[in-house]
This record gives sequence, C-alpha cells and structure tokens, in this order.
Amino acid sequence: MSILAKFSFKDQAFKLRENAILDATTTVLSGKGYDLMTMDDVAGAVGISKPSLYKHFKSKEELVGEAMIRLLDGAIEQIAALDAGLTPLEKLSALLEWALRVRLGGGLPFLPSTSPHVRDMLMRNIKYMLKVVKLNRQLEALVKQAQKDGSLNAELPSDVILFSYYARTCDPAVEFLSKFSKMSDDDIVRHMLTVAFKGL
Amino acid sequence: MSILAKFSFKDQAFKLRENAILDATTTVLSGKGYDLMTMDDVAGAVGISKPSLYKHFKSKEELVGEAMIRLLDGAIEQIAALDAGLTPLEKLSALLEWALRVRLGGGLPFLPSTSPHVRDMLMRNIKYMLKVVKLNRQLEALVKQAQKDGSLNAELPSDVILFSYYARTCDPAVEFLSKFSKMSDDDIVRHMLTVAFKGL
DNA sequence: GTCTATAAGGAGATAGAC
DNA sequence: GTCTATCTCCTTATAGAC
Repeated sequence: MSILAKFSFKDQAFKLRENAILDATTTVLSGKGYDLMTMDDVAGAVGISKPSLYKHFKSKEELVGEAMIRLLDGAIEQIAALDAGLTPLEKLSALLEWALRVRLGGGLPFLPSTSPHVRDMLMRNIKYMLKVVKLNRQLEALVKQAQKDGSLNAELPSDVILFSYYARTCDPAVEFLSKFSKMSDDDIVRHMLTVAFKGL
Repeated sequence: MSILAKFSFKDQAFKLRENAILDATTTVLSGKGYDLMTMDDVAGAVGISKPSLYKHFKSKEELVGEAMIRLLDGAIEQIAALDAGLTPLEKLSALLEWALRVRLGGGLPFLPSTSPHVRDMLMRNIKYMLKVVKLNRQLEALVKQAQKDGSLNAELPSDVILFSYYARTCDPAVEFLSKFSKMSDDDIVRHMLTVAFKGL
C-alpha cells in the first residue's frame, strides 16, 4: 500500500511536470513557431536542463506532437461540454469562438497550416491523426446538419465549409488585429465570427 | 558604344539569371517554407553552385526578401491592369482571384502569415515594407469605397476587412482542398471567393 | 532523475583556385 | 564569375558523473 501510494505520488508529480513542459512548449511554439523553437528554449522556460527534458519526451517531434494532441483534447472536450440545446450553427460558432480566445490568450498556434514540415510531421503521428479524425467526424456532422437546416450555405461542398472553418481557427488576421489595432479581444472575436459566417 | 553594349548585355544576362534564381526560390519556398528551404536547394534548383548564388544575393534573408518583393510588384501590376469600369468590389474580387490562381499554380507562398520568424524578417526589410504600404493604401481605398456603396459590410472596421482580405489570399483551405479533394482549380477558386465574400 | 560536457550533423556563409 | 573545399555556428540528441 505504501509502495503503491509512493508510485502513485511519483506518477502524479511526473504528470505535473509533463504538463508544465507542455505548457512551456505551447508558449514557445506560439511565439516562435516550430522551426525556431529549440529544446533549450523549452528546457529554459520550464527551468530544467535539456537532458531532463529528453527523459520526458524522446524527441522534439514527439514533444510538439504531444502538445498538439493536448490541444485537440481540449477541443474535443469543448464540443462535449456544449449545451445540447444549441443549434448546429450555434455549436460551430461557439467552438470557433473558443478557439479564437485560446489563441488570443497566448496558446494554440494551430501549426498544421503553418509549415509543410510541421504538417507532414503531424500527419505521421498516429495518435494525433486519430484525434484529428475523431474531431473531424464530429465537426463534419455539425456542418452537414447546419447545411440541411439552411443556416450554412447548402450549395457549397461540405469539404469547402469544413476546411474553411478550420482555417478560421488559425486566421492570421487575428494576430494582425491584435498587434496593429487597438481593438479589445472581445471585439476581435466578434468581428472574426461575423467575417467567417457572414462574409466581408 | 561597344563597351556600353557589352555592359548592357552583361546586365541583361545578369538580370535573367537573377530572375531564374527568384523563380527557383519561389518554387522551393512554396514547397518547403522558409525555414526548411536551404541555399543548397535553391542553388541546386537553378543549376548553379552556392557561392555563385551568394554573388547575386548576399544572404538568405535578402534572397527571400527579393522574391517577396517581386511578388508584391506582381500584385501592384495586377491592380493597375484592372478594368477601370469595375466596381470596387469587383476589383477586390478579381485581385483575390488572381492571388489564389497564382498560388494554385505553385507560386506565392505568401509567407508573412506563416511564421513569426519570416514576418519579422520582412518587416525589417525597408524595400519590402514600402511596397506593402503602397499596396495597402490602394486596397484600403477600394475597401472603403466598397463599404460606402454597400457592397461590403459597412459595420465592420475597415481594418478587419482589410486584414481578413489579406488572410484569404493565403488561406490554408486552398491547399487542403487542392490536396484532399478532387476539385478542379476553377471550382476551388470559385468556392473560396464565395466563402470570403458571402461567408459560410 | 538531474546535471555538465560533448558528440554528430546540418546549414549559412566564405576562401581561394581557375 | 564559377566552382571545390572548408569554416563556423547552431541545434538535436546523448554519455556519464552524482
């Protein structure tokens, strides 16, 4: 029992540190992007040394993969937590709003679009791709429902809507507005939602 | 006179080679992105050696900067060539269509959004920024006219419209559709324009 | 498990011959 | 002006002491 408790405690501490590492990774990633992020950056941000970092994640690719997976988990949780009374369109809108707010809060670089390098790396990551497929299935269902009830343009292929929807979660206009206009985060989110669903 | 002719000839050949280098740079960039593009890649694609490449462009940053500047020049030319009879909205639409087609044709990575590294590098490039400002002024004028005549949402700040417009020129949905759907380029362009101006 | 020190290799940039 | 060969620095990843 005491041994079990010890194991469990160690396990918890381990998980905690891993989470701290993934937090730091997310921060550094959102600031510099994948290619410019070094393992020294991450180790430094966490306050540990590089070899210790490698005890937790055996490569840079794995580290970033895990950070992205945690991100997808967040999105999947968000969907699950949505009020069941919402219409499909309202759900899609709420989820996009959540993604934009996470990004404005300094998280979520949503790299897949960023560079071919990162995209290919993630597509080789089975664990990541499984989550993507899961998330994609749910979003595709929402899109098709919204097209059926007329709240999304039914003349567009659902592919187009779905990919464009993903693209809006990492719309660079968000960074530009956040950097070059004096707009509040709330206003940015509101306007971006308008642009996404109603157009320019 | 013969000396001048010789100089002029040499100059022309020089310009031609430079253009070939910039073409290769554009191709490689659109394929791998800035960070993964090596000077060896570019030299290899042109069929010259690395030191020769450095005779033309004294650093990787300058090389990419020049490629981006040439791109902006193309956009500025496009605007100038637009039929004067078009409405502001039609002009904006035509220009976005041009940008999307260039990208589908394998050019124009439109990196600014891509990575913080590239964005910062370009913002330090005075020649590049001057062109950006020039282009921006023209587009801003078009946006404001279109808002006044009611063809673009007048309730949105023109900042939001302008940045979102830029974002559409490098919308990652284009690559996704081009890669994962069997859609023709024409259809992709048509749908992307619909999504941009009318929303989802 | 954590650190210091270091190996291994890649990529930007250049020296120097032709 | 072009090339071969090389320098130098940076970054990923690890060996080995404590």
